[in-house]
Amino acid sequence: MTGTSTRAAIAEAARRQFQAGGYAATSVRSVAAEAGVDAALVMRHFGSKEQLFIETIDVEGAFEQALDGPADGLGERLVSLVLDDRLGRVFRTTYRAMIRATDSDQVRAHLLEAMDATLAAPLAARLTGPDARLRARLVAAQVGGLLEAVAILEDPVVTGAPAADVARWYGAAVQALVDGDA
Amino acid sequence: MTGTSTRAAIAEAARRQFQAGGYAATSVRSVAAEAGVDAALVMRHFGSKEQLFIETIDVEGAFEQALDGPADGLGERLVSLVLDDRLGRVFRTTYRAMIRATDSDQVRAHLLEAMDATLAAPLAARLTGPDARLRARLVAAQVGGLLEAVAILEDPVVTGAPAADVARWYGAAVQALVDGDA
DNA sequence: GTCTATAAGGTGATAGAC
DNA sequence: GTCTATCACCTTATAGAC
Repeated sequence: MTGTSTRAAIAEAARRQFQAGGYAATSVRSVAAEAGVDAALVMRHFGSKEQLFIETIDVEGAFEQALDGPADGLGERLVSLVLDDRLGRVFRTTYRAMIRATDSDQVRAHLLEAMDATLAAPLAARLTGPDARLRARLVAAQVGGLLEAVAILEDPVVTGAPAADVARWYGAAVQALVDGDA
Repeated sequence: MTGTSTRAAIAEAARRQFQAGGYAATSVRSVAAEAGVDAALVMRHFGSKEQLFIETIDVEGAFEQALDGPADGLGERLVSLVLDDRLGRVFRTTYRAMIRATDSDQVRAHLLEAMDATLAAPLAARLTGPDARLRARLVAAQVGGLLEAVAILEDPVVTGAPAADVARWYGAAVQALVDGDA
């Protein structure tokens, strides 16, 4: 096994286990075992479990699809994307793993930056009216709240409701911030 | 030291440490040390660290103050309460500790029920129009998203903005779900 | 680069004596 | 109720063979 493929095998096993079981439940040993290498190699390649997590987990480009298109209906598109069985699935498990690992300041900073880069910053550039930057971050907070409800707390009222209903109600609330209604 | 006062001393030390440092960073041994007892006693009294957390941490009555009063302006009152330096402080640290500990199914269920009992259920009883129960839970999701932004991710744009601005913008978005605008 | 072996220090939890 | 001793496990890290 060459160097890069060993590193890739570790990263792949880590990504899978972090998404499936979260940060705390995933051990360096179990990642090494799945990758077919020794635990010491994981440390050698990534330095620490924390760094392995940060370099492995990512949400890049998650919202591109919803951000494309007109400002009208953007709120509903964002909500629908998050709820979509197929498109939102990896993002939901990834977000859950990251939030639960925010005990670590590095993970917290990484998640904050990821949400900014993939959602708040591109959105802020599109918003008109006062406090565009703040409003974009508050939209990100709303999206985070929805992710929390469906992926972390698994609220049965929300997950059990028709996605179209959730998209209509929550989408309208998101749209209020997009439009700048206050 | 008698039985009940020992239990109370353990609970008090646990509550303080869980709020200050979160679930993972708090050890049964450190709680026992602060309470002036042996670590085994903590297990004897509470059964597990998980159970100690659940029985110790609580958010009861956190939103009563905002839920009182007219439906008009309720969104803004909720947001202001969460952001208030004094009134929202314990709730923010408690919520943060709980969210980060939702790896545990017991903690997850406890937090879900706490948010329902203190916010979603009393709110649902007041809402008029269709999907009242769902809308109340989505309001809870929005509040959770704001808590996440200020207490977990510590978004500098949100925490650095004037509380009145955040209350106006985010409050209006919450109010959209309270009023049933869709 | 790769791997084996091992160490230090911490964790939750349990058994059993007093 | 209280405490001592102990278990099995974890992460981080290092030394050294190949």
